Amino acid sequence: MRVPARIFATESLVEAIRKDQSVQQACNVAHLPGIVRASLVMPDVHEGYGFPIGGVAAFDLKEGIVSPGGVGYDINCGVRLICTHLTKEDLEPKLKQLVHQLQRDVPAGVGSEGAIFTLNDRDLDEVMVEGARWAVKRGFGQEEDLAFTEAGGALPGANPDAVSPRARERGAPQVGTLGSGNHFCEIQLVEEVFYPEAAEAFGLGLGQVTFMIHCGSRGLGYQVCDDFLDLMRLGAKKYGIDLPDPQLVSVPVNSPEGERYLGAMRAAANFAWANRQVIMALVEKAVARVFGGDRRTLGFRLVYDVAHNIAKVEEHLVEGKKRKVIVHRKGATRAFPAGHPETPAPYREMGQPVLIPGDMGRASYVLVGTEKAMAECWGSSAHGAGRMLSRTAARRAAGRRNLVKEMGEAGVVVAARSPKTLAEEMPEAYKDVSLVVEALEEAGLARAVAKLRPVGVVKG
DNA sequence: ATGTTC
Repeated sequence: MRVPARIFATESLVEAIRKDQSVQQACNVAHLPGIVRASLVMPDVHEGYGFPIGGVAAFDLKEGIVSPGGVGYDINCGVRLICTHLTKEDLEPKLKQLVHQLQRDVPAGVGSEGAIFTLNDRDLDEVMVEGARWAVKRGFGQEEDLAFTEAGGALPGANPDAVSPRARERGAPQVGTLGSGNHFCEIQLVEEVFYPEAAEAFGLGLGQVTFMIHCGSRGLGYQVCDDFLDLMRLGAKKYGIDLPDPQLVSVPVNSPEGERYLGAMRAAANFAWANRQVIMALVEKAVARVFGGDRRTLGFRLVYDVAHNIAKVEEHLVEGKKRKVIVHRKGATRAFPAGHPETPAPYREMGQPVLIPGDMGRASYVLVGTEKAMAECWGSSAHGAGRMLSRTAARRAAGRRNLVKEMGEAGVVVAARSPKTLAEEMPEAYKDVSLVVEALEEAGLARAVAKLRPVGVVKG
């Protein structure tokens, strides 16, 4: 190992972490050329393709590498949180109607398409360069949303020409679709506030209704990852990179292959931001249809949108000196502290919102980034609850249970297209997200702002 | 996560 692997977790979580290969994977990452400081592991870590999910690793721009496995298959999988002025009392009589309206308006499921229209090549190029701004230009949401989206909803340096025809073909009909697996659109209530000043700045008050969207770059990002894993299998050999695990395929970040991957990854990331921007507009339409009024009267506003599968060139302080590195966050959320120029102006005194979705039965959390996260983890934090059961184990454990009925009795209205997906995503399949939040706070990597309780869920 | 194995 060139650097240590560093695990941030509490004792109860370490027990879960030891059950899979995630620690070994974090150690493998520490072997890669140009890794700076440490291979970092967040408390919600679990096993992934090569790199663990819940891992953060930064590499030198000259001697370092870039690796598709360090970003993940779902490029710019991320979370978008929307607040409203609606209250628990407003919601109660209309909850079922709203869930069904959302299910009608937001396409979900494997291979889902048709939210807007199948994009032609020119439009798709624009989506991949402009990201969320493309959607706003086409009438999906407002200019103001962009300021509350990480990176303004588009990374510069996207190269649509590096995205294969097959990836384009898969992405063209999928802008504005949720997908499947752990992706969702939830109706939530602000159940607890831990840090009132930050909650107020973010627009989150007790009993308020929020909407959370969790999804990524759909088939387009998947195909980009797959294409470059293939291409880099040759590249790793060509550049003589020693890999402790073949799944860590990497090339020098400054090689033609590295540049090309980054161009394609940024294009896919921008596609994902456009996707979440369109979905937000579909949610807005559904909410307005059920409650009447418009964005302004509903207080419908973007709190924040974060990526949790991405690689970014960032400037950080290393041994007292400013240095640019390429930070791979795979199942890890950016968590910049107060005062950082990339934090939206209205939040600057608090820090960047960190959105951590939990399972559909328990809770999701809003936290805020800290100086310690910046100093020790490249401004990063955890991204979710972390699986406890594999998809197969979860399906087996669910057996013939009627999860829609069970969730309903527990106060959560669920509309899922696939019972199989629902079984894989049942609450028991996940660790308690509260334990992850507790570990983050104890480690000082984020500060809890508010707890959100799901009351309506739309899934693929 | 993924037109869930071109």
